[in-house]
Amino acid sequence: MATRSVETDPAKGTGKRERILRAAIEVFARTGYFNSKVSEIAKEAGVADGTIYLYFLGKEDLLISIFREHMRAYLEGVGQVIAGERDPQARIRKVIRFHLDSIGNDRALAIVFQVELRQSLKFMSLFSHQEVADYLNILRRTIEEGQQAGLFRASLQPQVTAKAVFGILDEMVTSWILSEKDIRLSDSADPVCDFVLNGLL
Amino acid sequence: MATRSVETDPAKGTGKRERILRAAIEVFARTGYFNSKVSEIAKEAGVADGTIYLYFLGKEDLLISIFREHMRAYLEGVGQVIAGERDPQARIRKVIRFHLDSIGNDRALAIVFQVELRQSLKFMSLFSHQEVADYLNILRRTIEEGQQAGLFRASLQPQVTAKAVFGILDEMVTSWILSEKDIRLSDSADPVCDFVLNGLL
Amino acid sequence: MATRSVETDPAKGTGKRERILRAAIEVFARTGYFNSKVSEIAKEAGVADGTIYLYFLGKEDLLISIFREHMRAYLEGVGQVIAGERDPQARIRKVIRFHLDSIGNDRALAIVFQVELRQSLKFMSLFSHQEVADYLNILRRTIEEGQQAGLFRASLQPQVTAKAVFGILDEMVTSWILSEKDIRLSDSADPVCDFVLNGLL
Amino acid sequence: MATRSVETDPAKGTGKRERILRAAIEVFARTGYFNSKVSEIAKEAGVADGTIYLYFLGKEDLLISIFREHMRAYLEGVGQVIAGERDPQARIRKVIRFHLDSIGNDRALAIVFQVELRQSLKFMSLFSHQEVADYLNILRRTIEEGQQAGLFRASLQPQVTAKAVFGILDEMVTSWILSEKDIRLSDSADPVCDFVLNGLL
DNA sequence: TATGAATGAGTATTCATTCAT
DNA sequence: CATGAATGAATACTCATTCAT
Repeated sequence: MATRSVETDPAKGTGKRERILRAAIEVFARTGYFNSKVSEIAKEAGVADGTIYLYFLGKEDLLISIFREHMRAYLEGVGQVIAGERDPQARIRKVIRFHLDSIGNDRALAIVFQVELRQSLKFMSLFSHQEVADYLNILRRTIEEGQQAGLFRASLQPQVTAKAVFGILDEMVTSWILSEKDIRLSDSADPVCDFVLNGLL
Repeated sequence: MATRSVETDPAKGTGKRERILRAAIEVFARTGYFNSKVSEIAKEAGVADGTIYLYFLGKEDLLISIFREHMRAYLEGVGQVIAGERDPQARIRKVIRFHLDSIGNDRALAIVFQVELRQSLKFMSLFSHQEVADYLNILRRTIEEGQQAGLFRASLQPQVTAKAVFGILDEMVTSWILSEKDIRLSDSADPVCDFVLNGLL
Repeated sequence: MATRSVETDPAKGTGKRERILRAAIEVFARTGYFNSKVSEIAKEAGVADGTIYLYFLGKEDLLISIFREHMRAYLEGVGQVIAGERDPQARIRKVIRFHLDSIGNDRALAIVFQVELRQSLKFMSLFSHQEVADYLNILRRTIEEGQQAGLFRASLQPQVTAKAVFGILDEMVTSWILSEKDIRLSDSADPVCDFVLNGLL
Repeated sequence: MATRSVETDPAKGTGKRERILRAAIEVFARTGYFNSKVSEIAKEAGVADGTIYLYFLGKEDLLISIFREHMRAYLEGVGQVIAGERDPQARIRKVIRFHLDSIGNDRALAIVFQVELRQSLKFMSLFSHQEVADYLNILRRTIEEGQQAGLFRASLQPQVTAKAVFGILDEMVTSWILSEKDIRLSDSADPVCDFVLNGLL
């Protein structure tokens, strides 16, 4: 958010790379990756078509760059959340809230993450191998720590449970994107926390 | 011409329609929807390119038909599972197991459902409006019945919780598709049931 | 010539391949290979752009096909000329005349052979490796036979001499293409024969 | 600004012009004219892309300049050879040797002359109108002088014969370029002279 | 003179769909 | 019903050239 508002003043300087990336997010979200035209992205960014190729390898590289750069920022944010909270239960709550708060702020970016990045097994694999795996590991370790502290049930399989939590959050985001109503994604944070911690029973 | 009225009864035919649909599943799963060629599907089905257009409106209609027809069969299956079990907790367990069993049997179909059908907001919306909504309603009503029976916690929001359960299952399937190991999807049924029913605590 | 006049009646049938090839010759000769647009060739051939790709692999394949097919026909013609004449001196005269007669009949094709096919070392190599080598071999063997018969000077190096004869003919063709006057290429046959047989002295 | 008038004298400079021209020869020979990138030439010359446009009008002007400047130097060389030898037969021998010696010394330049300059009728015409015509005139006059001196056969048509000699030399160069063996072009001088003077008989 | 970031015109090729047979 | 030859719209990317420093 902070960096975007700075970018809003494109008076002179460069920031061309960022403008292109933001334009790609908007166009991908609006039209879908396959239906998006590079020239449309260029127009939205206010640069010539060829300029995009000075900063990126091509259309696919735009999508990958969006993923990588926002995912890195997101992981850093999660890291800070974790660092500031040692209680496992509170950690889980804060990660859930951070997840829904972050994504709920940028609908176009959320669409790119939830829809466009899942176009093909190729992207899906990219999606899950490094960065998502890191995220799952954070969840898994938090669960393990909770178990070691005797707070979480010992019978839980940490890896499966971490995926389950991620799946819940992912579905909340998808559902929010598809709902046409003007609701806030973060509104689902409390019921999700309740369910994650206590289950149905 | 003369034979047309006889053939107009599509009850059985040569099974060409089914062969085309199956071929589409395989090719979409193998190559991805956008990269799949209609001619490739025709070759795999053993028919001429043009023949596909006698049974379907086009490439997109193939994808939609795959979704609709398998989803309908799936919903019927879930209906039978539900019908045979009145205890809410057992129902949840059986639905979870049925979900993972069904999808775990057909990897190509699973890929089409998890990856190819999420290509665009258009498909996603289609995906969620009718059939998935039906599925979520089944889950939601089961949760509500459990609450009314005093078995499930009253503080749960049934709609959010139903989505959460769906999200968990969806993530298990996605994770299974992306894992290259030869594991069975249904192996995750027990830990998922445990987590859904009891939560972390 | 004969086959072309048949093609002139494109009433129905196919002959689409030949029409495309002829159109390519005309367009390549007119505009140059690199500046020629595939769509221009399609228009000249009276087919859709895509149709060209049903018969050829692409633009480059058009050029190669023109070369191969006309060169094969030409080599067969030379073979018949050779077969009908056993006297080495007369053979040389007849080959020279055949070369200049054949090429002098089709200016556009001549341009493709003399100019467009020499665009790059790649084409040049293709040009010289198989078919042109065959042609040079015919000349070389004729020279050797003339030497064995005691008719041609024994001190000549057959390979170099064959190339020299080819070079003379090639230059006559190039010069004819570049001359804007309306002269006949075959007019140079007699002086060339005289020079080839007797030299300057 | 102040230095510009001083620099306007292009007499010497930093030799940048020559470096660019040499780089163009190497790159054109390596990659072919159409596939060569101006930026590649700039890199090879050690200058910025834009600098090339301070010395030349564009890519095409580079090719034309290469041709003109080397052709001029070559014609001066032939002029000296001619001037130093009054016997027509010896002149022919010396011109042939000079041609093959000069070109045999610079393979990259030879490729540009034999291949790249024959890309289009436009270049071909340029090629033949002024400078090549001068060269052919030198050959033709030498032949005519030989005829007037009673040394060369009177029945030869000087113009055609001059082209024939040029064609022989041109083919030797082309053949040398295409041969991958490490032979010297000047080795063909003696057999060529023999053939040119005496013919086949 | 020199730079090199930015421009934007230009095009081969693919492939979903049609329709004459 | 079935075929498959023909269609033609649609688009990412390259690179010669420019011009503000």
